[in-house]
Amino acid sequence: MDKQTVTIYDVAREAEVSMATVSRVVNGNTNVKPATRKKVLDVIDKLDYRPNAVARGLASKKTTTVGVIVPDVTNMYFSSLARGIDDIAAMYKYNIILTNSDSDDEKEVQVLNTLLSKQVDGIIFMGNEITDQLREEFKRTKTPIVLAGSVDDQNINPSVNINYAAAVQEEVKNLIDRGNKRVAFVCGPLKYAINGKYRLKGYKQALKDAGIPFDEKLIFETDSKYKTGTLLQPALSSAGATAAVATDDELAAGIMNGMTDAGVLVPKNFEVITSNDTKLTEMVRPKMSSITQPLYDIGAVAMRLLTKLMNDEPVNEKEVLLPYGLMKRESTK
Amino acid sequence: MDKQTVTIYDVAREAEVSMATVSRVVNGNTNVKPATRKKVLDVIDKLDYRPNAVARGLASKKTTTVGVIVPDVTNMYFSSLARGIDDIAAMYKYNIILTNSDSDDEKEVQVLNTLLSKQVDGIIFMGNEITDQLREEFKRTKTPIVLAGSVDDQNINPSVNINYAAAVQEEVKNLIDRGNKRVAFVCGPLKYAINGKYRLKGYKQALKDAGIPFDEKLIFETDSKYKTGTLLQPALSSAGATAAVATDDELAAGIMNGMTDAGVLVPKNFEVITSNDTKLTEMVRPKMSSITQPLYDIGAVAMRLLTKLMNDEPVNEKEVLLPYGLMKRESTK
DNA sequence: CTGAAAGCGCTAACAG
DNA sequence: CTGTTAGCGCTTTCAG
Repeated sequence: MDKQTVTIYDVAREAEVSMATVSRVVNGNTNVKPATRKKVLDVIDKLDYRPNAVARGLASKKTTTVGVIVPDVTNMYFSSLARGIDDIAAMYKYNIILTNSDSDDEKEVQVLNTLLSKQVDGIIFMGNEITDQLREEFKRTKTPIVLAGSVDDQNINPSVNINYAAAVQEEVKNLIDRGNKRVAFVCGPLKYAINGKYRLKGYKQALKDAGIPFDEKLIFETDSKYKTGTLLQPALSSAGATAAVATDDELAAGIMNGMTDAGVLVPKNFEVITSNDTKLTEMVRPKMSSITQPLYDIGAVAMRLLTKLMNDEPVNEKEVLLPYGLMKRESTK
Repeated sequence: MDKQTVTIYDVAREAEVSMATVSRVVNGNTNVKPATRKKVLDVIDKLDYRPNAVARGLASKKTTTVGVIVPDVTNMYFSSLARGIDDIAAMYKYNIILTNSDSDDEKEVQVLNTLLSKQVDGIIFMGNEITDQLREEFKRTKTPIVLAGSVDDQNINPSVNINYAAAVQEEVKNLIDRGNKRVAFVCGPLKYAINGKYRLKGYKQALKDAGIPFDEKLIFETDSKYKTGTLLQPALSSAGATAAVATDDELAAGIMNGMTDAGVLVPKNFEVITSNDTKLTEMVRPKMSSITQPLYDIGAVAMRLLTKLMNDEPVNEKEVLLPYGLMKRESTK
């Protein structure tokens, strides 16, 4: 299967120079006389020569491709991050190998290893949980790995996130300030640090600050799916909740629709606020109030950080926290 | 930057065999005595040897990675396809290099070339339009390329789609049968064959079958964006449309919300039906009726087709049309 | 069933 | 400014 027949050797011969010279002009090395450069360029054009990146990768030990591990591209939160990553990657002439892990621990380590075997220059990991095994794998390799929109409670790898705890704390505080005594916390699996450790912490802190006792019954641990949200109304109502903060937009949309369908008016009788500010927040009715996260930027900054790491450039911040905000729309009073 | 230090040579020496033998066990070649196989495997495990896929790619001329070109992963239509592609790719041990083209002609050919230079074994292209230049590039390479959810009116490359014309025709017919005399066709750019050629054809045919004259004023050419949809109500209303078929779910959601916000009841006073059946259709209110497309499957089938092409296996169908359906939800009567 | 040897196409010293 | 020469790590005949 001769995908490509013309090699650097062909153009060298045709241009009557050495392959080293061809290599130099291809790589933009300045130490080439303009005349020979032109000659080589002409031959390259004439022969339609296209450098073989695989050979180049083998010789130079750089592939200009980075691996991206993501739970599911189909989820707008992650696809937004992925878009930011790819754009910056393209800007720096990298390509992305994108793999879906379904947050499956085994798949994650397996995929990490195939990425490593493909000699990617770096990896961006998005995932809900860094298991011990995964953390070990991370440590074993010298290939730089940065986490995007994903927290590791042991903070070993560089990462870019927002301050989830503070964001949740702030939104819960607002809810309480508006008179909600019973605010539900509807989240994804609590075993994920981002939920169980950070967001929940913010939730509890807000309660504490307001002198409201924590009530286990108001914590709803889910799978973050839209469908699940739609089914929550009975439980939420019987728990006496008058508001909910959800950790995922689809989940929040489900909650809201479930409420509305059951005749509970949002936000009049039940307020809901979500966490990711994907474009879904604008499409549902009422529009959802949300913590705003610079999703695209989280990906972009993570990729930018990775480029520095890959070039052994100094980085001043290994744990960057991007600013978040609170966007009031129609699902809160 | 020694990403990896242990090579096939190391394990060969340590296991006291030749590197050819190591290569054989790594590649599952059966011509190896069980005893030596075990010995080699043990050493591999002990040394934590991981084959270098780049070297392997150079030697074997196969990279087990395929390129995927997509307008924007952030769009649920495409991310759904991408997910199908990646799943099947993983099943066949391929990885995906994912690139966003923004439907930019130049970017598309440029990205195609970098993919080719990276020696991908195959490419899946998703895009709204195959320009002449792109078509030329497609022809020039021996690397198999299949189109997923994308039509080329010259049908040169293998592709997997649904019958867009028939689907639109059917949904417009239904709308007409329910008494709508003036059905708007709200689409993305008409220069894209999928819109201007296929879907519009179906629209016109339905009109013709019903003896309704075609009216230019009912064609709304847009950029397929949600926002654009929200702004369409005045134009739609003044054109006397009582229903609309939209070629994109986000666009349709925009139209619907725009109508609702203007006090036009959907579906009572205005019916809308969309085309992609992404999960968004279930999240908005009223839920959107839609042509159903097996999005995931389109990607999956395209990838499966590509695997056959990459292995020079015979394929009986180069242009596969997957079944579509019509899902009645709440935005139509 | 196993080994020797010749590349795959390119980069990177090292000379000159 | 340019050429020579080793490899990069692995697959793949070809022998035996």
